Amino acid sequence: MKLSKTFVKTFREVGKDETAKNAELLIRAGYINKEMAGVYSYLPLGLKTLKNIENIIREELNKIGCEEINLTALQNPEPWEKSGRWNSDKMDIWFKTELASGGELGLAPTHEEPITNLMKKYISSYKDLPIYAYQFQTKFRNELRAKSGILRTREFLMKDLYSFTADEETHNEFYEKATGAYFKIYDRLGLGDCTYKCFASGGVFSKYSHEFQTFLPVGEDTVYYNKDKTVVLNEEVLNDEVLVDLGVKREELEKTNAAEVGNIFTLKYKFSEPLDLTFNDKDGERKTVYMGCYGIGVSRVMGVIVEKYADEKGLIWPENIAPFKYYLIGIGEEGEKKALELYEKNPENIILDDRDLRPGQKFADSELMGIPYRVVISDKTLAEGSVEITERKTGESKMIKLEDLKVEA
RNA sequence: CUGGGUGUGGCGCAGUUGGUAGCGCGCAGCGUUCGGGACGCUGAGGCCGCGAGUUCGAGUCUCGCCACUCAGACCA
Repeated sequence: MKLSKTFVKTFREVGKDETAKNAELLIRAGYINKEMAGVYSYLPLGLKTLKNIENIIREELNKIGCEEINLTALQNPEPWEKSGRWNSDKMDIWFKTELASGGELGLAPTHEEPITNLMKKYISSYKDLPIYAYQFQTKFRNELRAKSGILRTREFLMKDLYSFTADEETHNEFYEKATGAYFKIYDRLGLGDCTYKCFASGGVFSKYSHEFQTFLPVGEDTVYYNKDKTVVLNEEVLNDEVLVDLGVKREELEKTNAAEVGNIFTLKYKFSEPLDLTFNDKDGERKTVYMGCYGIGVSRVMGVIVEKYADEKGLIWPENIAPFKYYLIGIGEEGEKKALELYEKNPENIILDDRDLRPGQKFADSELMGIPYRVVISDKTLAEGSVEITERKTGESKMIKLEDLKVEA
């Protein structure tokens, strides 16, 4: 990407209204724009970062046999009426609207009902099972208060996966696989060292669900953990019965703030029963499909990564998800020429700062944008046939020979 | 939803006792600069959140609404 050609700009300041570090930096660096409370647009850099996160999730889910689909945001009330969740008393975050012709419809806050309904058409025999389907979808939730930048918004990107199995055993096996995939995902996203599987409320249909909680001061959740962090539980399930279940004592638990970056849920027959999702088993018996669901808030994860890594100069992206790997600056006539040559070898991986600005501003922007490596080519470095490469994370610089810099993917 | 704060050029802000709307950044032009957000000159850009009211006159006073924001409550 050539900075002279993109419409994106950086800003030196942002209103004092925006107090969340993630939103402040992402706005200043030109990754996102705030449209209204809890509603953010993604600009070229932000979108690219989001897609990188999405791809990591996609790869890991595909590895465990999941299929990607894309359901609709507009919702027919019918299946929701069957599960009882169309009623705003039960689901108070609905955005509901009307068809011009008169009927009601809603903007999906989640997708259990529509996918269960969809599967009725494709599941009729045990031979059709198991099915593991997921999507990346915009969810709409009419939160009373949006806050913490992109950590809690009214419109957000979520990966939601649903499992359909013939029995509990198959489900449990998959549940473990999904857990493993989640840990790999968080590792690759750079959150592996501070993200834990956490016991949470299972709602009315199972004793527990699991959340993946990233320990973080700005996290909205409060979690308790034992010394070696083998047991982590959400404050909402902290009671004597649970402590016995998990084999821990209240005194040995520490407390911390955490951000929920994923959850996995055993749904059992919660949705398949009211929606009548059944199959014929081997023995000819009609049985109800066993279900699970597995979510990751993709845009929230992006915010969590910002919160974890950013410093006073700006964003810092792990290499895996950075929108570009190199931020290239040519100084002086010869430096600019060489920089352009280098850029053309792999524009997909490089931001070329070819704007007519002084070097200081370019350095500052490279840091604000959080690009992992800054490469400077100038008369000075060219005198010895080198470039200067600076790592954003550590701030360390070194000179390397021009021919040793491999910008190809 | 309850309680506080804030709405003024693209962004960040100031605006005294009511009297023709300002600053910084950014933007355009010219010149000097050019390895850490340079400088000089010139210039463009405003329904002062919206609606009523008081007044000869309202960014400023009164009332209502809306939005943003912080804290709380809420958040399978």
